[in-house]
Amino acid sequence: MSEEPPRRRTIRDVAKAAGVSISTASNALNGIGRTNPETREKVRRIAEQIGFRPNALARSLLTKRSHSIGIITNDTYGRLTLPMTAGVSEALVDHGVSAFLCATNNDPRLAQLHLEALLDKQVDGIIFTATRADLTPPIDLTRLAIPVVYAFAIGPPTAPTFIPDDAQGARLAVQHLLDRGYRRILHITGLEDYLAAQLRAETYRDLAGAELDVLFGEWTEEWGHEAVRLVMERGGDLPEAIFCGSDEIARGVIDALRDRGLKVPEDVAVVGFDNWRVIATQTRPPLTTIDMELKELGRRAGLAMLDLTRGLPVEPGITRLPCSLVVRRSCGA
Amino acid sequence: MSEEPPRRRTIRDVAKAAGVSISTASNALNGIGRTNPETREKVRRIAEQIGFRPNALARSLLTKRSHSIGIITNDTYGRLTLPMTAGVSEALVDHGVSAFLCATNNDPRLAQLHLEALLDKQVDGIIFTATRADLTPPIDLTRLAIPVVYAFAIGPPTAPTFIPDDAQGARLAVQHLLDRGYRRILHITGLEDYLAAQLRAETYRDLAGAELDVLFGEWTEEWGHEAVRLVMERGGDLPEAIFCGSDEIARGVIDALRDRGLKVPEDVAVVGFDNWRVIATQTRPPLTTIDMELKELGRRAGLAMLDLTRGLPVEPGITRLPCSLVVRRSCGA
DNA sequence: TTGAAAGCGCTAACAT
DNA sequence: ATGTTAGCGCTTTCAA
Repeated sequence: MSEEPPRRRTIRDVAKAAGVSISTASNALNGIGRTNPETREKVRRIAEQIGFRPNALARSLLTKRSHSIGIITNDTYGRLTLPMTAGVSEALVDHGVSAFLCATNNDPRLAQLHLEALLDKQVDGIIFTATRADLTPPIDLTRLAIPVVYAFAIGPPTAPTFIPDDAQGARLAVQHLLDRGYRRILHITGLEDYLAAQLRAETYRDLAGAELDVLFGEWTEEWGHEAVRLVMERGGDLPEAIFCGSDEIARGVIDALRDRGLKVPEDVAVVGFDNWRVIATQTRPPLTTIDMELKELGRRAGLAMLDLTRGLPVEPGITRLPCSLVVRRSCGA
Repeated sequence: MSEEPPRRRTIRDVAKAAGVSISTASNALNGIGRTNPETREKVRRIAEQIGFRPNALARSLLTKRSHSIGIITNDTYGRLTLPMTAGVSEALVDHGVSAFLCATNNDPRLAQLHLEALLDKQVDGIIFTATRADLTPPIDLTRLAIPVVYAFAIGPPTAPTFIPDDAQGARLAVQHLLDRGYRRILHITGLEDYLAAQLRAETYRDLAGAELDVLFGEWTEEWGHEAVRLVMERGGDLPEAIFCGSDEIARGVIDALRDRGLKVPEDVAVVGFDNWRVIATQTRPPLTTIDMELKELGRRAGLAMLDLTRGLPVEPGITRLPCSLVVRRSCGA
């Protein structure tokens, strides 16, 4: 019983079967140079028949383009990274480009290891992605010979960077509330040192009235509960609506309101931020919220990468991509 | 201003700088064959100095090993895939192996496209991953010339397959309840046609008593609410504890119990399944639950892949990996 | 229009 | 112990 290794077909096999030279076969297959239409068809037909698929490694060695890129992420959870990665792939797969995914767990050693593996494999570029936009990468990506694109992470001014438009997202939320006649709007959000929290809060103040409260806290349900408690305790008029900095906070807020016998949206309307399905669809009532369109963000980053690897010009600097409003029952449905 | 392309150093550069032949340089660098310790050190030092990194593509072309694998997933959400992928990478990165991540969105066309790109790039193997163990891949992976490993998905009997041990996980949960003296235990779970639901339910019946109820429904919070309503309506003794088939269901159950003035765990203890952080840590009280150890599962799949690509024997068939119990306040903390 | 030949960067016989 | 040589599978001059 000898194991017969099912050797892959090479261009040599095609050439021989077609009775032409290797270079002619190559020309025919790639539609490059002058080739007799008949031989071209013949070569292609035979290639198809014997199931020839070019060895991308060999090709890359010569063309200096590996048709692969690396995605480096510090997200261990997946909620942000996977939709984005799916978007990146979506943009690339039709061009035969594949993406290595490297989870660094924010460990510099691991990140370095991954980076080296990527560079050795001659990736055409790297997309860096984080769970928080204003966070420094665990490794220095600024001196690479290949293009680097940042997605949901802020890079150097020279690098194309794609981030959700937090201000526009907040505007969408607040405007939605205003449009429905809500006036006394409260903003309960996460940690003040998050750039995203600041941007959303600023927009909120601009739109809803500068004198209004912003309650900074944690990005948790618990903080949502706590914040409602604080508001109730200090007395005075209840807010008509609450714009929450995240769906988790919104969930806490909604639960806390219900605990106190307040109805959403009849007594207080609530809007969240993230459209994290497992939360937003399961609050009672389901949550009206802002979607950051992560997949589209990934797609845009992928397209930028594609252009860069082709030497096309790509606008450097930050591009903020629009969020969308998802209306459910907690406000306006 | 001429752009000087910063050409990467090749082994040729190293050889020249060290005054040896290319093959000696290669030997020295790879520590293969007989090499004079001195020249070896010299070559290595020089390689280090000029920042030489071998071109993995060239090497792969020769050795037929690309040191890259493909992960094909139908998960668009990331909750399962990302931890698993991180585990896979963790197992592989120290061996210089990187993983292409392909999100198929369950679209056969997309899956096929990705598969072709992977094969063209000569991946050493493929790991298939799904959001549900008993689901058929959107493409045929059984006739490939490279090894295929299934993780959180069931493959053909000939392929190594890694799945969480649902029965053991359920046993962990139920035993935890029994150990604490709870006797009338109810099982509220998801769709009956999920293999995982069946296995968990079976174990539950074996341990907690065959006459006991299993309420099959959806994998949602809503079903948790609904199930509690059903139980209350039909009257009779309340269960002392509820083992839920998922954290989402558990969350619904806990909320429904609280709505009815029942305290968890004082009146009814609750245990979930998944350890999905965003849910389990945020229920009130936080949820005692079963963790499927997805990262470890990925690591095991990665290690199996590693062995396979080295021609080492790997046990085919299903390997069920142990779950762990995470104790929080909803039971036993 | 086609083919011969060189070579991408590296490894691995084989000779020395 | 080291160097020479022959490729891996492909693209790309350059000659025919």
